[in-house]
Amino acid sequence: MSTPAAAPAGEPRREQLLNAADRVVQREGPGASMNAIAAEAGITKPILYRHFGDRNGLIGALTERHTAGLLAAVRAALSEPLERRDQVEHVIDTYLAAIESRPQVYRLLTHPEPGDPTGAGNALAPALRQIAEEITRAVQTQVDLGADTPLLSEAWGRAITGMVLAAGDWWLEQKPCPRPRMVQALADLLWGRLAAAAALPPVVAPPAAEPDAPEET
Amino acid sequence: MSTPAAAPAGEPRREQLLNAADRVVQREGPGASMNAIAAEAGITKPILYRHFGDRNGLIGALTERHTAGLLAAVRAALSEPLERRDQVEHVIDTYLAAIESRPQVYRLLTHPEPGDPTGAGNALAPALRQIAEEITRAVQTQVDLGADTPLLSEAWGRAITGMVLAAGDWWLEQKPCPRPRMVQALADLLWGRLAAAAALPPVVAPPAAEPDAPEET
DNA sequence: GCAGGGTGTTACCTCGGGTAACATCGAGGG
DNA sequence: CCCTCGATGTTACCCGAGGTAACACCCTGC
Repeated sequence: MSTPAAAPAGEPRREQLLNAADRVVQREGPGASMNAIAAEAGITKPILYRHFGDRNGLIGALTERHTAGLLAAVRAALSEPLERRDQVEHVIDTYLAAIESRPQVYRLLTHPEPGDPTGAGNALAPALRQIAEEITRAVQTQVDLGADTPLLSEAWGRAITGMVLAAGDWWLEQKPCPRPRMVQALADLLWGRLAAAAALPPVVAPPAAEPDAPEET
Repeated sequence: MSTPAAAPAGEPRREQLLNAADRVVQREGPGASMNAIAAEAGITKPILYRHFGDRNGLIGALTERHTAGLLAAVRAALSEPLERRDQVEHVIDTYLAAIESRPQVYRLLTHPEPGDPTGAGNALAPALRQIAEEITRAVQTQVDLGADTPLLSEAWGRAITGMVLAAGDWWLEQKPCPRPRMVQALADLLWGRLAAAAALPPVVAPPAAEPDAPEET
């Protein structure tokens, strides 16, 4: 139609394919086959490969779409001028809200196919690596950690990301509590509530009259 | 030989196959093919399938072996009568030491093949789920969290596991610091150092005389 | 009218998980 | 002594999924 030369403002066909892929992933989860995606789009495999090169290309493109939204939301949450505790809660809540709204899609973002023996075995998918980097940057610019800043901000970026990932995954599956409470629980952990809580009395020596077989292993 | 009836004290053949699989995984990482493992054992595929059913069975058996050691180490660290901070550091150090000693094997433990659409998309591999459960139990029995205990202990078990997993993976790849320092960094995070640290002054409006192109995105 | 690029197809290759069917060998038991 | 049984082993195959080659179509624009 009006597309005069190269690609003025977006390629609708490619978008259309991504939409189809999106639908399939939403329905079948990651690991959906290329055949399935092609079928959903009403076409056959080679077209997909022409557009995206290989499966990684497709998944990558699909991922990038959603990553953009998630990353933007997290970034926004990270740069809001809130009290630190409120900010942390806001960031966690943003992430949990995202994975709650479209679980399959965010599973795709967060649990990539491992078949990538090139680099190494990153625990964090690209999308999460970017989030970790955002957190790192936020810590660097907002928190005074003295000479430890470079190391701690990087380590903590990964650590916090992994923490929220694992806890979020569990929460998503079990839904043991409403979201705000989960946010509280995680923020509490970061706020040293584990460190500060009182100790329970150690289990006293078992009553002498009950010879429970003590498992050793 | 002396094996009179069924399986007196262990089937050496099966062990042998697992040893071969271990070697291959150690060399090629997870995702090693069944053919490769069979070849390493000097046999062919069907034998592997007779012994282990399918790939999951093999990997599962292989995993269980190493899991036992890691889990026992973590459990031991969790039940030592240390000051809480020392205990947490000890547990983290135990985990990091393990992944450091045989990275490929522990990658196998910690980054399972995802092709498991049955249950759901657990972020944590079985071995790590078990560790998370140990942490949960330890928190439940050692820390007084009042009425929040059931939720917090479970959530924190997953959260801490995920945190150490992600941070450990990064550390293993980058080796940005010696292990004890990494342990410190993670324990500090759990001890609320992020929460307690002073704030850096917010970035003041850029000096008017320097029109640096402000990236918006 | 014809060149060229995007869209589409069928048919094929490769590789990895998984299986069927057949061969072998040593240990008992009639 | 032979024969069965169970474990070990093999070759040869099936299937599904990623990936590719070669060919067909249609529309645009010189």
